[in-house]
Amino acid sequence: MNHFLTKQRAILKVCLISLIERKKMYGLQYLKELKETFKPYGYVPKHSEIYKALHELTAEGIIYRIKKRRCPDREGFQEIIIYQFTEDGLEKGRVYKQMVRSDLERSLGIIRKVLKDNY
Amino acid sequence: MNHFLTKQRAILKVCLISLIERKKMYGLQYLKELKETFKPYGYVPKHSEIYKALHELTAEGIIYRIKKRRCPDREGFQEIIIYQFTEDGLEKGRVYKQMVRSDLERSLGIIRKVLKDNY
DNA sequence: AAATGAACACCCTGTTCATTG
DNA sequence: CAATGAACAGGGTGTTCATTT
Repeated sequence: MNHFLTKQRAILKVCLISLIERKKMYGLQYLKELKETFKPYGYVPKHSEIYKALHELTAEGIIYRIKKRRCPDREGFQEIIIYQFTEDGLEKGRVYKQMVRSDLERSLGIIRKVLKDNY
Repeated sequence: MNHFLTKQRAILKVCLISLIERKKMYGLQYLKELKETFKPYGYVPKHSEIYKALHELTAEGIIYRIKKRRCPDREGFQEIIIYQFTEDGLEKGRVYKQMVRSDLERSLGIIRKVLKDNY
Protein backbone atom coordinates (compact mmCIF):
# COMPACT_ATOMS: atom_id res chain seq x y z
CA MET A 1 0.00 0.00 0.00
CA ASN A 2 2.99 2.31 -0.09
CA HIS A 3 3.74 2.29 -3.76
CA PHE A 4 2.42 3.29 -7.13
CA LEU A 5 1.12 0.88 -9.74
CA THR A 6 1.39 -2.87 -9.37
CA LYS A 7 4.84 -4.21 -10.07
CA GLN A 8 5.60 -6.41 -13.03
CA ARG A 9 6.96 -9.18 -10.82
CA ALA A 10 3.70 -9.48 -8.87
CA ILE A 11 1.64 -9.65 -12.04
CA LEU A 12 3.88 -12.30 -13.55
CA LYS A 13 3.62 -14.36 -10.37
CA VAL A 14 -0.15 -14.21 -10.55
CA CYS A 15 -0.14 -15.26 -14.20
CA LEU A 16 2.27 -18.09 -13.47
CA ILE A 17 0.15 -19.41 -10.61
CA SER A 18 -2.84 -19.51 -12.93
CA LEU A 19 -0.86 -21.22 -15.65
CA ILE A 20 0.46 -23.84 -13.24
CA GLU A 21 -3.11 -24.47 -12.10
CA ARG A 22 -3.95 -25.42 -15.67
CA LYS A 23 -0.99 -27.15 -17.21
CA LYS A 24 2.43 -28.13 -15.97
CA MET A 25 5.06 -26.58 -18.14
CA TYR A 26 8.60 -25.31 -17.84
CA GLY A 27 10.05 -21.85 -17.81
CA LEU A 28 10.43 -20.96 -21.45
CA GLN A 29 7.01 -22.36 -22.25
CA TYR A 30 5.46 -20.02 -19.74
CA LEU A 31 7.44 -17.23 -21.26
CA LYS A 32 6.12 -18.02 -24.69
CA GLU A 33 2.52 -18.14 -23.43
CA LEU A 34 2.86 -14.85 -21.60
CA LYS A 35 4.45 -13.17 -24.56
CA GLU A 36 1.40 -14.17 -26.57
CA THR A 37 -0.94 -13.00 -23.83
CA PHE A 38 0.51 -9.53 -23.66
CA LYS A 39 1.54 -9.03 -27.25
CA PRO A 40 -1.59 -6.98 -28.04
CA TYR A 41 -0.53 -4.56 -25.31
CA GLY A 42 3.00 -4.03 -26.46
CA TYR A 43 4.40 -5.68 -23.39
CA VAL A 44 7.06 -8.33 -23.93
CA PRO A 45 8.09 -10.14 -20.75
CA LYS A 46 11.73 -11.19 -20.49
CA HIS A 47 12.99 -14.64 -19.69
CA SER A 48 14.93 -13.50 -16.64
CA GLU A 49 11.80 -12.09 -15.05
CA ILE A 50 9.92 -15.33 -15.55
CA TYR A 51 12.68 -17.26 -13.86
CA LYS A 52 12.90 -14.81 -10.99
CA ALA A 53 9.16 -15.05 -10.49
CA LEU A 54 9.28 -18.84 -10.50
CA HIS A 55 12.17 -18.80 -8.05
CA GLU A 56 10.28 -16.51 -5.71
CA LEU A 57 7.19 -18.69 -5.80
CA THR A 58 9.42 -21.64 -5.02
CA ALA A 59 11.12 -19.85 -2.13
CA GLU A 60 7.70 -18.94 -0.77
CA GLY A 61 6.73 -22.59 -0.68
CA ILE A 62 3.94 -22.26 -3.20
CA ILE A 63 5.47 -24.46 -5.88
CA TYR A 64 8.35 -26.90 -6.08
CA ARG A 65 10.65 -28.02 -8.82
CA ILE A 66 10.79 -31.33 -10.65
CA LYS A 67 13.77 -31.91 -12.87
CA LYS A 68 12.96 -33.87 -15.97
CA ARG A 69 14.41 -34.78 -19.30
CA ARG A 70 12.33 -33.96 -22.28
CA CYS A 71 11.02 -36.84 -24.40
CA PRO A 72 13.81 -37.79 -26.74
CA ASP A 73 12.85 -35.76 -29.76
CA ARG A 74 15.20 -35.06 -32.57
CA GLU A 75 16.65 -32.36 -30.44
CA GLY A 76 18.20 -34.58 -27.80
CA PHE A 77 17.71 -34.85 -24.06
CA GLN A 78 17.17 -31.34 -22.80
CA GLU A 79 16.94 -31.00 -19.05
CA ILE A 80 13.88 -29.01 -18.06
CA ILE A 81 12.26 -28.01 -14.79
CA ILE A 82 8.57 -28.55 -14.27
CA TYR A 83 6.72 -26.72 -11.52
CA GLN A 84 4.06 -28.24 -9.31
CA PHE A 85 2.07 -26.95 -6.36
CA THR A 86 3.27 -27.96 -2.94
CA GLU A 87 0.91 -29.53 -0.40
CA ASP A 88 -0.61 -26.20 0.59
CA GLY A 89 0.63 -24.39 -2.49
CA LEU A 90 -2.71 -24.13 -4.21
CA GLU A 91 -4.20 -22.45 -1.17
CA LYS A 92 -1.20 -20.20 -0.65
CA GLY A 93 -1.34 -19.28 -4.31
CA ARG A 94 -4.98 -18.30 -4.03
CA VAL A 95 -4.17 -16.10 -1.07
CA TYR A 96 -1.34 -14.44 -2.95
CA LYS A 97 -3.57 -13.86 -5.94
CA GLN A 98 -6.18 -12.20 -3.82
CA MET A 99 -3.58 -9.87 -2.36
CA VAL A 100 -2.46 -8.82 -5.79
CA ARG A 101 -6.03 -8.51 -6.95
CA SER A 102 -6.80 -5.69 -4.59
CA ASP A 103 -3.59 -4.02 -5.62
CA LEU A 104 -4.60 -4.35 -9.27
CA GLU A 105 -7.93 -2.77 -8.54
CA ARG A 106 -6.21 0.03 -6.71
CA SER A 107 -4.00 0.56 -9.75
CA LEU A 108 -7.03 0.50 -12.00
CA GLY A 109 -8.50 3.22 -9.82
CA ILE A 110 -5.42 5.37 -10.16
CA ILE A 111 -5.33 5.10 -13.93
CA ARG A 112 -9.05 5.73 -14.29
CA LYS A 113 -8.75 8.75 -12.03
CA VAL A 114 -5.91 10.17 -14.12
CA LEU A 115 -7.82 9.59 -17.34
CA LYS A 116 -10.93 11.19 -15.91
CA ASP A 117 -9.23 14.23 -14.44
CA ASN A 118 -6.86 15.08 -17.26
CA TYR A 119 -8.68 14.33 -20.48
CA MET B 1 5.98 0.95 -26.22
CA ASN B 2 8.77 -1.16 -24.81
CA HIS B 3 7.84 -1.16 -21.18
CA PHE B 4 5.25 -2.29 -18.71
CA LEU B 5 2.79 0.02 -16.97
CA THR B 6 2.96 3.79 -17.26
CA LYS B 7 5.68 5.33 -15.15
CA GLN B 8 4.97 7.52 -12.18
CA ARG B 9 6.96 10.39 -13.64
CA ALA B 10 4.84 10.53 -16.79
CA ILE B 11 1.62 10.53 -14.82
CA LEU B 12 2.82 13.29 -12.52
CA LYS B 13 3.82 15.37 -15.51
CA VAL B 14 0.35 14.99 -16.98
CA CYS B 15 -1.27 15.98 -13.71
CA LEU B 16 1.01 18.98 -13.35
CA ILE B 17 0.26 20.19 -16.85
CA SER B 18 -3.43 20.09 -16.06
CA LEU B 19 -2.94 21.87 -12.76
CA ILE B 20 -0.87 24.59 -14.40
CA GLU B 21 -3.64 25.01 -16.97
CA ARG B 22 -5.98 25.88 -14.13
CA LYS B 23 -4.11 27.76 -11.47
CA LYS B 24 -0.55 28.97 -11.13
CA MET B 25 0.99 27.54 -8.01
CA TYR B 26 4.37 26.51 -6.75
CA GLY B 27 5.92 23.12 -6.11
CA LEU B 28 4.74 22.21 -2.66
CA GLN B 29 1.22 23.37 -3.41
CA TYR B 30 1.07 20.98 -6.33
CA LEU B 31 2.38 18.30 -4.08
CA LYS B 32 -0.35 18.95 -1.54
CA GLU B 33 -3.04 18.86 -4.25
CA LEU B 34 -1.76 15.65 -5.72
CA LYS B 35 -1.49 14.01 -2.33
CA GLU B 36 -5.17 14.79 -1.86
CA THR B 37 -6.01 13.53 -5.32
CA PHE B 38 -4.41 10.16 -4.81
CA LYS B 39 -5.00 9.67 -1.11
CA PRO B 40 -8.03 7.40 -1.73
CA TYR B 41 -5.75 5.13 -3.72
CA GLY B 42 -3.05 4.79 -1.13
CA TYR B 43 -0.54 6.57 -3.32
CA VAL B 44 1.44 9.36 -1.73
CA PRO B 45 3.63 11.27 -4.20
CA LYS B 46 6.94 12.54 -2.85
CA HIS B 47 8.22 16.09 -3.09
CA SER B 48 11.34 15.12 -5.00
CA GLU B 49 9.29 13.55 -7.75
CA ILE B 50 7.18 16.66 -8.15
CA TYR B 51 10.28 18.79 -8.51
CA LYS B 52 11.87 16.41 -10.96
CA ALA B 53 8.69 16.41 -13.03
CA LEU B 54 8.56 20.22 -13.03
CA HIS B 55 12.22 20.40 -13.98
CA GLU B 56 11.68 18.03 -16.87
CA LEU B 57 8.71 20.02 -18.15
CA THR B 58 10.87 23.10 -17.93
CA ALA B 59 13.76 21.48 -19.77
CA GLU B 60 11.33 20.39 -22.47
CA GLY B 61 10.25 23.97 -23.01
CA ILE B 62 6.67 23.42 -21.92
CA ILE B 63 6.76 25.66 -18.89
CA TYR B 64 9.10 28.28 -17.49
CA ARG B 65 9.91 29.51 -14.03
CA ILE B 66 9.04 32.79 -12.37
CA LYS B 67 10.71 33.53 -9.09
CA LYS B 68 8.51 35.39 -6.68
CA ARG B 69 8.31 36.34 -3.06
CA ARG B 70 5.21 35.28 -1.30
CA CYS B 71 2.85 38.01 -0.04
CA PRO B 72 4.19 39.10 3.31
CA ASP B 73 2.12 36.90 5.55
CA ARG B 74 2.97 36.32 9.14
CA GLU B 75 5.46 33.79 7.95
CA GLY B 76 7.83 36.20 6.26
CA PHE B 77 9.05 36.52 2.67
CA GLN B 78 9.49 33.03 1.36
CA GLU B 79 10.93 32.72 -2.12
CA ILE B 80 8.77 30.53 -4.31
CA ILE B 81 8.79 29.47 -7.94
CA ILE B 82 5.66 29.79 -10.02
CA TYR B 83 5.30 27.92 -13.28
CA GLN B 84 3.76 29.27 -16.45
CA PHE B 85 3.33 27.92 -19.93
CA THR B 86 5.81 29.07 -22.54
CA GLU B 87 4.69 30.52 -25.86
CA ASP B 88 3.96 27.13 -27.37
CA GLY B 89 3.87 25.36 -24.03
CA LEU B 90 0.15 24.84 -23.92
CA GLU B 91 0.21 23.14 -27.29
CA LYS B 92 3.28 21.09 -26.44
CA GLY B 93 1.64 20.09 -23.18
CA ARG B 94 -1.46 18.88 -25.00
CA VAL B 95 0.70 16.78 -27.29
CA TYR B 96 2.56 15.26 -24.36
CA LYS B 97 -0.71 14.49 -22.60
CA GLN B 98 -2.05 12.72 -25.65
CA MET B 99 1.07 10.59 -25.80
CA VAL B 100 0.67 9.53 -22.21
CA ARG B 101 -3.03 8.98 -22.72
CA SER B 102 -2.52 6.16 -25.13
CA ASP B 103 0.03 4.67 -22.79
CA LEU B 104 -2.47 4.88 -19.93
CA GLU B 105 -5.06 3.11 -22.02
CA ARG B 106 -2.53 0.47 -22.89
CA SER B 107 -1.84 0.00 -19.18
CA LEU B 108 -5.54 -0.15 -18.46
CA GLY B 109 -5.76 -2.93 -21.02
CA ILE B 110 -2.99 -4.89 -19.35
CA ILE B 111 -4.55 -4.66 -15.90
CA ARG B 112 -8.02 -5.53 -17.20
CA LYS B 113 -6.59 -8.49 -19.04
CA VAL B 114 -4.85 -9.77 -15.91
CA LEU B 115 -7.99 -9.35 -13.83
CA LYS B 116 -10.07 -11.10 -16.46
CA ASP B 117 -7.72 -14.02 -17.00
CA ASN B 118 -6.76 -14.77 -13.43
CA TYR B 119 -9.82 -14.16 -11.31
C1' DA C 1 20.09 -24.49 -30.50
C1' DA C 2 16.99 -24.84 -26.18
C1' DA C 3 16.81 -24.24 -21.33
C1' DT C 4 18.20 -22.44 -16.96
C1' DG C 5 20.44 -19.25 -14.19
C1' DA C 6 23.58 -15.71 -12.54
C1' DA C 7 26.00 -11.31 -13.02
C1' DC C 8 25.95 -6.99 -14.22
C1' DA C 9 24.21 -2.51 -15.50
C1' DC C 10 20.67 0.79 -15.94
C1' DC C 11 16.82 3.32 -14.77
C1' DC C 12 13.19 4.82 -11.64
C1' DT C 13 12.02 6.26 -7.28
C1' DG C 14 12.51 7.30 -2.19
C1' DT C 15 15.30 9.03 1.64
C1' DT C 16 18.30 12.03 3.25
C1' DC C 17 21.02 16.05 3.35
C1' DA C 18 21.91 21.08 2.10
C1' DT C 19 20.64 25.82 1.28
C1' DT C 20 17.97 29.82 1.37
C1' DG C 21 14.63 33.02 3.11
C1' DC D 1 9.80 26.20 9.56
C1' DA D 2 8.49 26.43 4.31
C1' DA D 3 10.38 25.88 -0.08
C1' DT D 4 13.60 24.23 -3.37
C1' DG D 5 16.95 21.25 -4.87
C1' DA D 6 20.75 17.94 -5.03
C1' DA D 7 23.07 13.75 -3.59
C1' DC D 8 22.82 9.42 -2.41
C1' DA D 9 20.78 4.77 -1.77
C1' DG D 10 17.70 1.02 -2.87
C1' DG D 11 14.94 -1.67 -5.66
C1' DG D 12 13.11 -3.37 -9.92
C1' DT D 13 13.96 -4.67 -14.52
C1' DG D 14 16.67 -5.59 -18.87
C1' DT D 15 20.94 -7.18 -21.12
C1' DT D 16 24.51 -9.97 -21.24
C1' DC D 17 27.24 -13.81 -20.06
C1' DA D 18 27.84 -18.73 -18.45
C1' DT D 19 26.58 -23.53 -18.21
C1' DT D 20 24.41 -27.68 -19.48
C1' DT D 21 22.29 -30.91 -22.63
